[in-house]
Amino acid sequence: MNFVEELQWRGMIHDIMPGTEEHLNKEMTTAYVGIDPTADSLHIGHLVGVMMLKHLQQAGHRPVVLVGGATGMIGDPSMKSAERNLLDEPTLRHNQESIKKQLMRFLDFNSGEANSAVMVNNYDWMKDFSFLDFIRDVGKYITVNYMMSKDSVKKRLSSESRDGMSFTEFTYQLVQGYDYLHLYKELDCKLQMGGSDQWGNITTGTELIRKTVGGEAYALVCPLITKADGGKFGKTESGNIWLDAAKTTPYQFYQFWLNTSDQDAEKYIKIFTLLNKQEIETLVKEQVEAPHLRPLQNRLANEMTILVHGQEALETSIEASQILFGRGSTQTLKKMDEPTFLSVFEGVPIFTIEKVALQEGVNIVDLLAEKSSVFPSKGELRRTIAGGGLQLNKEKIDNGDRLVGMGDLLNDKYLLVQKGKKSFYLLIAE
RNA sequence: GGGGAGAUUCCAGAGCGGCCAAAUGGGGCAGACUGUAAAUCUGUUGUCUUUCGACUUCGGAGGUUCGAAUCCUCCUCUCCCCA
Repeated sequence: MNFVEELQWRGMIHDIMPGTEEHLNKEMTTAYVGIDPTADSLHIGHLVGVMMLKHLQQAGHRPVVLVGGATGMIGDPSMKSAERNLLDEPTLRHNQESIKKQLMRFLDFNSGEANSAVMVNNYDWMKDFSFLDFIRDVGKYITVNYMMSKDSVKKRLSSESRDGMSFTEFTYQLVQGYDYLHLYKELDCKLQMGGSDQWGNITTGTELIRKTVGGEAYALVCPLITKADGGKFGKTESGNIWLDAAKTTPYQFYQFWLNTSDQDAEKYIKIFTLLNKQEIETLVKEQVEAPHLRPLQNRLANEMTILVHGQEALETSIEASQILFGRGSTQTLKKMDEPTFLSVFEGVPIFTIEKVALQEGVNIVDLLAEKSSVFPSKGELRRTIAGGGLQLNKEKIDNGDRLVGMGDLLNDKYLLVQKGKKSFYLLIAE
């Protein structure tokens, strides 16, 4: 199975330029994906592009990761409906380093082979490019008419858009197009990949290559990852799902994948894991036969957690999940020794309170909304209690007057607060 | 430079000077049902208060008025059209 076929059955091809597959079959091809260094960690939205590069490398081609130091300073109009904040250079450099470390879990940068992965930063060649040089050497080849016909631009110029588009943003596709030209010349890069929203930007690049050096370059984009319910992929109420354990704990990461809806699970497992076609088909069959066991979600969560955080983190996450969602009760919680307890609740938001306050017993509303900030307001807490959504140490609280005292402490130190089904908070009395 | 439209709560978007903490939809949160899924139904969604109620909010600053999201003045910002 070649690279294109591989992506095909995984549902990772949205659009591909004619001739791309032929070229890939003909020779080892260098291809790149751009990543914006807007943060010092990748989030799971980035993984689609990363997985494309992974498959590419496995097929014997050379992956290039382009960190958009320059383009990240501009902001891609197709990404957002509004103008973006600009980043400064030290931040960009720091972010690039962190991102590379994460990418090394996926791509081989030091294989010594011809298809060893490469990372470049377009800031390096854009920073000294003068405005005059740019408009003469690049701008000259592309007409404004062509640029305006791109969807990303049209959308922003239409009257539905609430904001205008700055010249800076308008220029974005030219800068990205020039990146492609630069890599074409320097690294013999003949393929650019990305999300389908990048199609317009990528084709500006191929157009530029054709017009300036008469070269042939290709494009391949994957569909935008969506959720069946129309929500945005990779977001939870607390924001992005990051690869960095400090931003998103392994437990939360694991839970994210486990919570995937049935409709999405098959799609995600194809895109994000390296399981082969047969393995996935088997899992799908199991899912149909025993949907309550959720074989797809379980496998997906396992694979992803191992890939990003390692085996040990996976085991802790599973253990924590079983205690929190399984038949955990006040008794099981009390029986746990402290190290186990702490490892299970690693990553759960922690609040500290004064132990003294508990000696006389304290009203639960005051405890959670005043003595600690588990809840932002008393009103919200009362509503949650009234709706039966609050548990203390796995025991339902149905009265806002409930007094919490020393006897409620687990291991003489902890209180486990649960809001709804999935949100846990840990109180430490000191 | 000229003309027009606009800024309301998480978002979108209503809002005769009092009945406006502000319609409606979306989103969020919670409950029921379930499989930590989806769909559906219910509740809730400024702060404080057990209740009554009190207080702070409608771009900013002033003003008119017994009373302002609503009227007036100035300012800031945004969009559109013409030149």
